[in-house]
Amino acid sequence: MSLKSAPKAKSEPSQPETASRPIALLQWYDRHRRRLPWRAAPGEASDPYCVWLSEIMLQQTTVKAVGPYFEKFVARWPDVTALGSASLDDVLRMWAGLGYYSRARNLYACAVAVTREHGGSFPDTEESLRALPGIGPYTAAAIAAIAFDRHTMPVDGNIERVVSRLFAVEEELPQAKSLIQQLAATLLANSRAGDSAQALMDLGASICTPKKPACSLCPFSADCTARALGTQETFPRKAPKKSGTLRRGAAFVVTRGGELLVRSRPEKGLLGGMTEVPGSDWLAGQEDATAKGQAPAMKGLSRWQRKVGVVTHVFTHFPLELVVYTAKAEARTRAPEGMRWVPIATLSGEALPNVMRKVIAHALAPASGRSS
DNA sequence: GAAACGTGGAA
DNA sequence: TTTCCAAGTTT
Repeated sequence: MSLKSAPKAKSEPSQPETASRPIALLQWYDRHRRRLPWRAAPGEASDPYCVWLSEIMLQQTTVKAVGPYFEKFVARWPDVTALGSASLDDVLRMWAGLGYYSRARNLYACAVAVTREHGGSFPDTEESLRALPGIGPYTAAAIAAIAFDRHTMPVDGNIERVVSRLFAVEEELPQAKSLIQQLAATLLANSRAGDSAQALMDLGASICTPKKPACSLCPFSADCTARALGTQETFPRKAPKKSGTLRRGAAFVVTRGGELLVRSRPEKGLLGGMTEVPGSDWLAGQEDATAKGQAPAMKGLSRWQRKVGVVTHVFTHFPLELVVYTAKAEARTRAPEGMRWVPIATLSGEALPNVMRKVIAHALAPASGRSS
């Protein structure tokens, strides 16, 4: 640790000691840091692979959701080279359920690039990291700071919140990003850049929360402009986001004994490359009849049974409502072009996004009602 | 710069 | 129930 000796505390007026913020932050961190599966123990060196893998998984995703996925990945692929030698399908299957599936493709592409172009070791500068797939400005800075102790401050949603409150930044996001970046950099200690960043993230996650921040426990409590104003919860400023129009569609669940008819979605776009049951387009204002018209044309099929109720799912940019039709296929019925049969028993290992798991659960459940 | 891109949990 | 959001990146 390179903490300076405590500032002479004598009869200083209680003016914030700006220069000591990074020190106060690290002191708080040393007492209150979270234990996380991907985090090195105090004094231990970080594993760049673990740092990278966790950072990718944590993009727009909660610590709680990431935990099991991180453990699964590390157990199966202990290092970048192992991951780079896997198949994309295996990676997508392991990622299924975590969301934002382009991350899984980029994760794999990045592992391949590190393996083949960097000899299996992550590059250690922000710029070279930034050039890798799936690594943007935040993640490049985070890896550089946490794994390689580079003097840089990554700015994520937590840090935006802490900093915008500490300095009462009135400008709205995302326009305020540049200003917040500059202000956040003033909180970097001369050494321990990675700890400075993680300290700010922990502070944002556990103390300086979006709602009801625990200001009394904050190392910056006496120093925080928003807190002094009593306006903590109003930061960061941002424009309200719009919800998106409801889209409707139909899903077709065809079984052949203990097997289910599935196909893969196009590699680009929503749920790219993931497995799905055949279905109609998902369109705003679409009628059920229109959607049903897009059922797969197959011989040897029973009548379509419309399941009572609908499956609803909410994506980031639109809500979706799916009606579900089921049908049974005779033994040895061929799967239509581009589709395949998979055993229902092995569905848990498929690259099925959660919306499709809902559809299948709804279709296979005894007649009842809705599903959410 | 705006829009696309998943999911589940908390208030 | 509804709204907001969680360690952002890509196009």
